[in-house]
Amino acid sequence: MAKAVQQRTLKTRARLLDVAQTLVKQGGYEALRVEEVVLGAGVAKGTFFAHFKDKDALMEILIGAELDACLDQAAARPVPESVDDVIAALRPYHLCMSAERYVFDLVLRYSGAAGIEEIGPIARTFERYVTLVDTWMTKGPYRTDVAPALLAEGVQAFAIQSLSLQFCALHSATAFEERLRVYLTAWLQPAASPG
Amino acid sequence: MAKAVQQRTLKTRARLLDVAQTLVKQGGYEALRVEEVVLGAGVAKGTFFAHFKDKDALMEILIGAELDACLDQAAARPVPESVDDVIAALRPYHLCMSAERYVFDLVLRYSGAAGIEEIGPIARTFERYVTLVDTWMTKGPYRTDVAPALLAEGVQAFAIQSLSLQFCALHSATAFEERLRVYLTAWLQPAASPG
DNA sequence: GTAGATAAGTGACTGCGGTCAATAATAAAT
DNA sequence: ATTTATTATTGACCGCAGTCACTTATCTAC
Repeated sequence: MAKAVQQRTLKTRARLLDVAQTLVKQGGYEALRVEEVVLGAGVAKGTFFAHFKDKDALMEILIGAELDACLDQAAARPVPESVDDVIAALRPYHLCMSAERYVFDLVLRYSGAAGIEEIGPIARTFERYVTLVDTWMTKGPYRTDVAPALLAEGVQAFAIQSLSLQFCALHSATAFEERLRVYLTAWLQPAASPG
Repeated sequence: MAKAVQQRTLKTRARLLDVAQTLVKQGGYEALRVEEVVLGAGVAKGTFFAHFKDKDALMEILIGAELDACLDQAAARPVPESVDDVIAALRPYHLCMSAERYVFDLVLRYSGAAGIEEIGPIARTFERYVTLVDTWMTKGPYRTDVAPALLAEGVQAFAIQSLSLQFCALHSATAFEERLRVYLTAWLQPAASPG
């Protein structure tokens, strides 16, 4: 049978990704047009969709890579030992995620996998986020009555909640972190007064 | 000066909403086309956009009304006295919100207000959700070390997290509620073991 | 080399949301 | 009733994502 994937394919795909990345750097994600990408890469429109299922698939790859780099940063730091440290370690990730309204919406849409077979780049970073926070949870002044993995999922849930509310009214980034701090303190360090 | 709003306007708007609702009942939200709505209402396409900022604005109204009805149901019940009761009371709301993938994404996108001036119908139901749960939090076997309003916001955050994960793999609705139960038990009834 | 098979690329076309300058309907003023 | 100002409606048009029947390049077999 014929060779499954040709050299040409990889070149074209790389060129498309490269052009897209450049355009995003210039004008942001929201302003990206498929037409501009194929123009810059010197291919026809149909070629784009032979390489990526749709525009969102390309976005997922670009944004997923950025988010992954943020997790690399977070993982490179010493294990955070307080709620504030956790927030600080995750700051790049949260900033990246909410840099553009368009990006935030897209990330949320793809944070759960699109399908069963297809777990995309963004969903993968979400998993990695939880895994990373999970490892932190065993080594800090946090509650021990529930599994660290559960705590980690809660951290993610509260981060999203805080970011959503940030977009609501005219709240600044500091408002986001202050809100998250309140949530995480209550979640990770309950003061032990059952009703 | 001329009368601000004409009779005609109300009629047209009502007709548009009516047709849209009927079409949604038939084919769901995702399949709704503006062109079909205006055809059914007997107006031109431009008229639609004179009445609604964009297609999403109409969706917000329709979905917001549905969600509001669910909160009416929840509010009509006796105050839930356990985590399971809370989940049961909120079941219609959560079901409605996740009935269609398209709806879930749209609800998330508009759950925080779109702008400062414009707090839409969906964002309003989110506020009402928190307010309602807030009132429940003071009358149950829940932790008292943090404000009930904060607990309520957490309930919402965990509900969204659970729903997001539900869409991920092939998880059923019962999986969603089981997951939410674990979250809420940990959130509302911490077993008091600080690290 | 040549023929046949498969993979890669093409670009005119479609679907659909959204726009806008022009037109019609309505209400208020005379 | 006629003019005038304002509001409502129109539909041709645009932007842009995504499609598909067709062409072109690349590989394998002989």
